[in-house]
Amino acid sequence: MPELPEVETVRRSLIPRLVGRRVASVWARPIKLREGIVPSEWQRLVGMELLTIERTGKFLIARFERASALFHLGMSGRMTLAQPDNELAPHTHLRLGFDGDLELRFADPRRFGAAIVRSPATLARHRSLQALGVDPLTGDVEAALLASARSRSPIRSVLLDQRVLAGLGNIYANEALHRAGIRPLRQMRTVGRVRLPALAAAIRQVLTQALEAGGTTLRDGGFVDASGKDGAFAVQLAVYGRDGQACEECGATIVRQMATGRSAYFCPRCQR
DNA sequence: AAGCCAACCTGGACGC
DNA sequence: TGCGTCCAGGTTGGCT
Repeated sequence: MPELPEVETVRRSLIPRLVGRRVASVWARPIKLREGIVPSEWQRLVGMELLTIERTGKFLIARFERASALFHLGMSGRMTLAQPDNELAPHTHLRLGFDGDLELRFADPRRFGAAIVRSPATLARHRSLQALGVDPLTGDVEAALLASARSRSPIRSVLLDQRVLAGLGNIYANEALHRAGIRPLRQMRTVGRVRLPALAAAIRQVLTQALEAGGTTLRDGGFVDASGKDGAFAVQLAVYGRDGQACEECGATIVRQMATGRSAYFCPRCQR
């Protein structure tokens, strides 16, 4: 579900309603996610004030007074705000009750997500955070691409590699490559270095526009922000999920091709 | 040692 | 209606 624009949308919708509030209660299921939920970790948060919520790549970090919580939404994770007596969505694994009768809920049907609590120092040393590359909203995308210019992998795989750029997923990698006129499965090293600045610009542009639209919701049950609202960017997708349809740029038929276990979408005429 | 690929899960869409 | 198959927005560990 969530790539950078969706995670950032969640962050922005949580902050105004949660920051400055204190944790009043914790309800946590000891369930195995990518990193399992350990209820006793979460109980430590009771009484602590939420100071900030940060994002790096697709991770959210909620900073409390003496502990930090790391969230990853995997493919199907949702973080929503609710009243304590509201009906519980299926696969809700964690509920943080805040003062003011507001509850943060984490649900994740496919269980590829993560939700852990650590001391700030320990969390900073966490494996998955250490390995992260440049955040495309704040870092130098062009430099990150140039540093990977000699890779023998398909260029889409490079864009999906969180050690290079932290935040792109399959939707926006395909969309950025369409905007830049580059085929997703083409070897990175065969793409001329002169084309990389345009690709960097396309990446920043598509992420920024998706964020302005509140992210991409592909179908019912997909991504929602903290209030349960859908993202509006799906109508602006040029290639993702549009195989068989005409390219808006040139009219050629958009192709879907399976590679590295995931669908690549591209226009065979405007992408080379 | 870089680069594939299966594995981890559940659910929805589709075909018969 | 029901059952089987395929596919899904991500990451990682193990293999070559």
